[in-house]
Amino acid sequence: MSAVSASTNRQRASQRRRAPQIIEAAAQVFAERGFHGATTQDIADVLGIRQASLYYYFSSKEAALELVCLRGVEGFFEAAKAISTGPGDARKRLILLIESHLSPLLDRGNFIKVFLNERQFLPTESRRRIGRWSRGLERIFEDVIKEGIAKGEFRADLNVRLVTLAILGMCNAASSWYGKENFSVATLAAEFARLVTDGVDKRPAGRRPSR
Amino acid sequence: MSAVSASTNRQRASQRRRAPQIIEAAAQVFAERGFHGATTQDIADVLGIRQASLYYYFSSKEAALELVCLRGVEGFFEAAKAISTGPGDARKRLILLIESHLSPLLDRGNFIKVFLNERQFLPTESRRRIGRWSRGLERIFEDVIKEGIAKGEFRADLNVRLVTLAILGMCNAASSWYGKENFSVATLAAEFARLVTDGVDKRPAGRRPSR
DNA sequence: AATTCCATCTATTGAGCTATAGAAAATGAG
DNA sequence: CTCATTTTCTATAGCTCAATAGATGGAATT
Repeated sequence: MSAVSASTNRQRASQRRRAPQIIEAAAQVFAERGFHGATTQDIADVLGIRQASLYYYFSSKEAALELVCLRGVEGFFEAAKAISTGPGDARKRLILLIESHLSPLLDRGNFIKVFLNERQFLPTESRRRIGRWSRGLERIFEDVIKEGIAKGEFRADLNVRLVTLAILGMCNAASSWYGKENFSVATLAAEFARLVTDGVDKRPAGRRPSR
Repeated sequence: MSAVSASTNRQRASQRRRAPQIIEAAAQVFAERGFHGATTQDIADVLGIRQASLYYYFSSKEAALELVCLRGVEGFFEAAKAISTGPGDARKRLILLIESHLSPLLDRGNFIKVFLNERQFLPTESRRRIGRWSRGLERIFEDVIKEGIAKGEFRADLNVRLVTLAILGMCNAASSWYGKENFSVATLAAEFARLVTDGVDKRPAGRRPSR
């Protein structure tokens, strides 16, 4: 390997030292003000450095958005896939899917918020890539719901697509108020899962399917 | 009445002639690109007029956002209030609340989308006003749910606040995909209402409370 | 026909923003 | 302590955009 590429490698490694903080600041600012409402100056202010210094870490504001969105989605698909192909009946797996979809709110709230609200402003190619990713995740939910219907665990008259969109909408909305409301992710996940499986209606005791 | 105020009245009346189209165009553009991503030039292009001509109809871009948001929320509260104080058991009224919350998607989708996603960029005062309005609407849902619990229609272990946020999140999310997905508002409302009351779980026939 | 009013236009100002160039400071290895 | 490399800085170019000022032409009013 030539001296040039050795130097390049070293450079990348050191950039990575502070890079996480930079992206975190970008996530925070994009989450608060939106991509177009945020300025690179705002990001620099959070870090206590000069606006132009940011360009040592990313080549454009759009590139920063891309990095934030990538961390926003990272892991979701893999975790969901593992659950959907894992053990348990469809009902149990749907509950796990909901919990797993909510849990990253805890430590990556800003990234997820930015992904949900600002991904539309990504450059065409990465927007498409993330679109495909997103449809893949929906597909996982749909498949588990279909299986639940086929096995007689879920109502046969469910509209699979609509139920999926309802569940994801419900979960994703949490990113907008989680932190303002006083709920732990665990409480949130438990309540949402129970709502999805059982609904709000009370029904005679001892008549629910065993869990 | 003086000549001056007669003239003022006439002016206002004529402004109103085209004003609805102007606001509609603003709603469309804000919905597509977001408030900060949209330019006044974009709005003018939709209307086929010059950018500066818009300022005959509103005094600033922010003022345009305010007009769009106002039309976005208009009617929601009144309709919900009427339902919550109207006839029927809590269950029936909750279903009506969901339907009523979804139905404006049909003819005011862009306004609602802008209200949901861009209201954070309103000037302080109107943002606060809309915040109070919003909490009022949540309160209506919460009260109906509480009543349902008190009367034994709903599960006693419901977390009222979380269930409210879940329902509203689910409904509001529809604004982002309604139009891309092939569902009528009626189908949507029926499926969402059923999901909220009954959940996805199948349970033995003939054991559900009568409706 | 003259006058007033409405709606839109042209032209422009001034502010704010992204991104680049190149200098300077900090870091760290030998 | 020296030198190479990494990181941050200053300065600014170049662009886009919201908003204002004042002109214009057509419609309505008298």
